[in-house]
Amino acid sequence: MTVRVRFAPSPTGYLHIGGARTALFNYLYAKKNRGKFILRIEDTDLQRSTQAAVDAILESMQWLQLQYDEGPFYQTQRMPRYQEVINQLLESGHAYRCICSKERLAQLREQQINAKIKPRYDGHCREKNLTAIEQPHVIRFRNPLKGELIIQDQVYGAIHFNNAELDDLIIQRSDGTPTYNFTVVVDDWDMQITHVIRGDDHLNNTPRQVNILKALNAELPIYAHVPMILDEKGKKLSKRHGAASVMQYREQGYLPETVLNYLVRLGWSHGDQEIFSICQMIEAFDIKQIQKSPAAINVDKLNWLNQHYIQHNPASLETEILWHAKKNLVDLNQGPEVATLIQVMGTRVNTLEDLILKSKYFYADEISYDEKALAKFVFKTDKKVLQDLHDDFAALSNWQQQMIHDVIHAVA
RNA sequence: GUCCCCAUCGUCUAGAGGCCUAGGACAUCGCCCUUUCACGGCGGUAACAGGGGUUCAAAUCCCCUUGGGGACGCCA
Repeated sequence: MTVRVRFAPSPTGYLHIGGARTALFNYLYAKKNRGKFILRIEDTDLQRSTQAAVDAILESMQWLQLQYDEGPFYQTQRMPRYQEVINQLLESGHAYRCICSKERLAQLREQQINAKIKPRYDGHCREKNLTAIEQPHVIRFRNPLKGELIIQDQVYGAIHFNNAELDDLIIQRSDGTPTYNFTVVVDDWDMQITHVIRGDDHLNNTPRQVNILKALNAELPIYAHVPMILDEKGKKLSKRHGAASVMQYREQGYLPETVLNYLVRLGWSHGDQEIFSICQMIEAFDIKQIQKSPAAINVDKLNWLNQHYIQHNPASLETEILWHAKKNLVDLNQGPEVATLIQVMGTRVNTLEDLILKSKYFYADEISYDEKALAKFVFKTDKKVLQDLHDDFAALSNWQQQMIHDVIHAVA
């Protein structure tokens, strides 16, 4: 059986670093097993999904070179299929219509929270057997009331859930659109996904999805939930975090090779190896080696890795340098060649943004000073030294490396 | 609150009952190299959350405690 995995982001914002890692793990697993990597856009939330977000996700994946074999598939284009499956579930008795008002639900919820029990639907309409009705209603999945469910997770091992803990989730809203937990199931089933590798925030959704899959007589995929990524302080990555989005890393001057290498080592390892080319990652990747606990981002290590890659000539280096030069209005044709620039500055910077900013004067005659800094740090004696240096340089007939060095040495 | 999950240096991690005096990497500290800034080389500090078991032997298996995270929507 061919391995088929998917990355299924919802387009409600940029691709964040945790999502990128999930995509990477899926990609690596597919490549390792000569399988297919599928991209699916989960855009059933019409209110929050935007085309701009889709574009941002695609752009990030492109930058990271995580090519997908199939897709992107959009859930909004599969509505007839969802409707079909819902009808099927309704007919087989695995789903039912519910006319509970949002008010009643809110009230119920409040009562349950006050009573310190888990908020969930009480099954008010479960046995009403409502047939085709005109009044507004949702459709709920009839979850088994009893029994235990064991998920054999590839990273966490066996996880036990009690059906009694689960409630009858809504699979179709009153406006007729299907909900996430349902569309995921139908899509994974239709797309013949063999392995579901996703963030562990979905761990608790898994038993619900498995129950729906069972009601459909569908074959279950193998699940692997990967722990989330935390910020430097060990807290959840927030939108406000400096570099939650993949493209922010580009802005800051990191190479895609760096980001990929950094991400793969976050929550996964292969002995003592730190540096991985994409080929080596594919070769070495193993879901079973994924860590169970969440990992905190460490910018120092990211910087170290980036410097390593800057000095080791990865495929993207030239492109990225040009990108940062353009962004900072530096014309690389007006000075040393890029190879020379890397040679000279590569060991002195951690990011490409820094590289360009610190190399501006190689490419422009205009040199500007920060007057305040000048006044603060350059004293009269310094000025004399600089003046001497200037005079000796001016007197230099042979403008060559060794001569220049000698002048500096002499003045110093 | 209820359910699910997790727990090795500051951080990422190695560790599949004896190879552990707990290894590597980043960071940090010291020395060397260098009349700058770096790179590089060598060395140091630094961890099995706590308590009970099981076993001849536990970082590793079991239980409890503590701490952390996730889920509990007509969001995904």
